[in-house]
Amino acid sequence: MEKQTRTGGEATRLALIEAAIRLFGSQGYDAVSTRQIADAAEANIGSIAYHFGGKPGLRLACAEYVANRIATLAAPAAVSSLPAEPDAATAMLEAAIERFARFLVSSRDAGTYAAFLLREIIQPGEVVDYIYDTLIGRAHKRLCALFGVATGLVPESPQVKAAVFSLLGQVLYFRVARPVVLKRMDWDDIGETETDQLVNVFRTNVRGLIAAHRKG
Amino acid sequence: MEKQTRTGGEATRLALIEAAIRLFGSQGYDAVSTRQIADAAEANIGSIAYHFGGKPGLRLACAEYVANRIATLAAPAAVSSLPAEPDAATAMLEAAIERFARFLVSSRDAGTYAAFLLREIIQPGEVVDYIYDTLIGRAHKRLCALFGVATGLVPESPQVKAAVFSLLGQVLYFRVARPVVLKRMDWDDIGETETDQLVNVFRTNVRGLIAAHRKG
DNA sequence: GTCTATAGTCGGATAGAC
DNA sequence: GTCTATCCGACTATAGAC
Repeated sequence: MEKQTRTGGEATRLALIEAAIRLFGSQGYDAVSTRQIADAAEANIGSIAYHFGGKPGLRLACAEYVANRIATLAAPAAVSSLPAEPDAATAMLEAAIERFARFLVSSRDAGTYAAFLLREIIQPGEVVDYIYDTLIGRAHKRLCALFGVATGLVPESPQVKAAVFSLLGQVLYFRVARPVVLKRMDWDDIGETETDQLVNVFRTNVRGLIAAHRKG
Repeated sequence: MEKQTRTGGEATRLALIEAAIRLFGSQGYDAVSTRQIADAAEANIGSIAYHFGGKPGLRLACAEYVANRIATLAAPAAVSSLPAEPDAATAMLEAAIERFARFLVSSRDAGTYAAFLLREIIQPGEVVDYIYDTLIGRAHKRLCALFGVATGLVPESPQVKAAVFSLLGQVLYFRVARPVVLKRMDWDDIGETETDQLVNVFRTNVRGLIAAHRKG
């Protein structure tokens, strides 16, 4: 892969991917036309065929791009080693959920990426496989390990796996059903204040879940 | 509205709606063609224009149908009055979440309806407004009331609203991200056994959340 | 109410000039 | 690598026979 990030082909390639992620995320793959994408990227229609072979190729390129971006942003979290003490594990889980929540709910880029990923995750496909292998699977496994230490349960047991999905799911909900949440909360937007409120609830939830599942 | 549920127009009308819900839910509104729907309903293409004016009209009719069906199915739950004791409220919350989970995860019809609703909820639109007003808003409010009794918190406070969304969100996750869950759990499907396992986790989660949020 | 034929639109892909 | 012109296919919607 030759590098020429500034000018020429690579620039329009990126512009196309970023425009496509935004449009696919907000309207869905089928609802977006290649012309729309080219316009938004200020590129030519032909360039999509040139760079990606066609619309499906562009979709895959978007998935790779998003997966890499998120992996990069989330990388620091994956490095640290597993603690031995339940309290330490609980604290790390809380912190992880907070990071996830802040990333998902308030970061602007993340909103775009999340919308794109969500659309893909809803139904099976090769994009989902790719994302699962590079992102979700690993992250979930690591959180299960933490949950195992925190509760004394077997990390790879169905119970732990499901509980961890519950923790992630509640956070995701506020992104998926954002319109509904805003309406019910009487919020115009989820800004700093609102995010802090939500994070507090999530943290309490994490502690509650761990306590409820704890062995003995 | 004239009734002739057995034969003629009303029958094909229903067939069209039911086929459309299934297809819209699994593939998305834009990805489905009116021909596909007509074929699946064993009806003629022209009948869509006749009964609903066009594809958008059919979409709205689907939303109304789903909202009414779910409202009917969930009606028994909404009748009972508010308990005074925290323990009773907790038990009712647990039961409500279990009902919701069984409905959402295992019931076949619900799976279809849920998939359709999810697609609509992701992005704002008049369908979402309708569904919020007839379904989600009321149900959420009632659950908040129960949560308030169970914890001693103010039912309409942001904290309670968010906590209740968390409870619902975790359940919804297993529907939204079903492909991911199946992969990670190493399940082929979410049958009776699997649903029971999940319900147990949800029940534990409810108790944990209430305990963690409880005042004093 | 049902069905067919057709008009009109739009989208993806391609070929080829630059 | 970029851009234009164009083809082909698929779709929705409409009009009208039955």
